[in-house]
Amino acid sequence: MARKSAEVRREEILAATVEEIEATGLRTLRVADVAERLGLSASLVIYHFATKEALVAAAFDHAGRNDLDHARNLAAGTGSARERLSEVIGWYMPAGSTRSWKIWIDGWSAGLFDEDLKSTFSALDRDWKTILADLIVEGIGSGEVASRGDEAGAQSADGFAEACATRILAYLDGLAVQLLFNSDSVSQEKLRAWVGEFLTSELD
Amino acid sequence: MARKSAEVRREEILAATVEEIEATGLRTLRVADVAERLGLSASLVIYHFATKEALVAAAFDHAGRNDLDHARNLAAGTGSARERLSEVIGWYMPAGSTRSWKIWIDGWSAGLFDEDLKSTFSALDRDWKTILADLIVEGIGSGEVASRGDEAGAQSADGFAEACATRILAYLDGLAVQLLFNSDSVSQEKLRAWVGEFLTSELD
DNA sequence: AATTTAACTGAATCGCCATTCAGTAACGCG
DNA sequence: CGCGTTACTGAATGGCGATTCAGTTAAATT
Repeated sequence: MARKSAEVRREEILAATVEEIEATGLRTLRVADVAERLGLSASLVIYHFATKEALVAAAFDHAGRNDLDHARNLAAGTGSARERLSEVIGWYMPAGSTRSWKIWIDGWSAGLFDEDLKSTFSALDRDWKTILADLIVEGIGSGEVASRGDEAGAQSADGFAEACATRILAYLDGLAVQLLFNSDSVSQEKLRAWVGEFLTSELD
Repeated sequence: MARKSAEVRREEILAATVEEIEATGLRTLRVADVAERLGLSASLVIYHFATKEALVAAAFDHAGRNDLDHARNLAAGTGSARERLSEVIGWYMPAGSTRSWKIWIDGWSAGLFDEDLKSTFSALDRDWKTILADLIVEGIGSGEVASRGDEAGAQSADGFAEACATRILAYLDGLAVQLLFNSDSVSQEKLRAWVGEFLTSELD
């Protein structure tokens, strides 16, 4: 039974945990299932993470950081600020990405009554906003994006970009929920078109 | 120990269940807590609902129907279609309403892996869309609302209204999530203003 | 090679909580 | 008033699943 260093094993377990949550939900998550997914004993999972609660918290953080890293790569790529913005948003979008939406909805619900998880999600959300807002500011600088300076409470381009990022993420989150519960009324193409229109009305 | 008819008691229990979910979340819901809230025995709750699962399903349906009834009243009120639309949306909005958002996020997460709950939520969502879409169609008829007929896949006013309702609800859902996790970046006034702008760009 | 360290396991333990059950008493109805 | 129905209870039961623990063995260290 090939032994691994704690660090490597922890990563494996976190990945397996995320997969398990993705597959069957937080509600029915058992540490024995996570272990079985890797052919390990449940005790080992607890050996590495002390409690199930800590495991779950670490797993969400892990998944969130991974997604953010990917997004940061896209944001640092070549192309105009507006193009990179579209790419990042395309990655966040609830369509055609490997980014899994189920776990986040599950996570939100757990975060409602768990302060630790809640702050994890707040932090992830802030990071997403920062990525978007930076690109928007860059776009304003290069003239690709028209800052609607008339907005109440947004004196600066930074303020506008931040608010704009918040609205975009909110819309994407909401569309994800629609997609999960009413895939009848929201096809992937419609979704893509709607997001495009929303971005136009926000940025152009 | 004042007895009540099954119907009355069931209503009480459903209300208490909703309150309990609202207060501490689905994850930690115990039937004993619901019972205690009413000064009853846990057995009685099971007597009336057979299983905890059935209780939860009934409670979500109950809460959803209540909200919808209220919304239908607003939609049937006096005033222009556009005004009534605003009222209905104001009621759905995650700000200042008694409508509780926490339970819906909890519900979404449970619905992800429970087909019964999922269809309950789909049905509720469809009803909300119908209310909004009807008002939009009415508004188009009276000229208060400008139908963007250029939309792909929306040949008729009905198609436009339906899609429009979907987008509005998505945006509201997403803003609710933002409000719950980042109340720093989303005040109630901002939220109200943003929704107003969104409606303008969708309808005017 | 011997010894220490650290990953790892299987078999208990242990608490929690939905559900069951056998019985009690309030209400309606003749 | 008696009698059946039905709301209601408290004390078991039973299963599930996280966590513990005493030990086992693979790697690292010397």
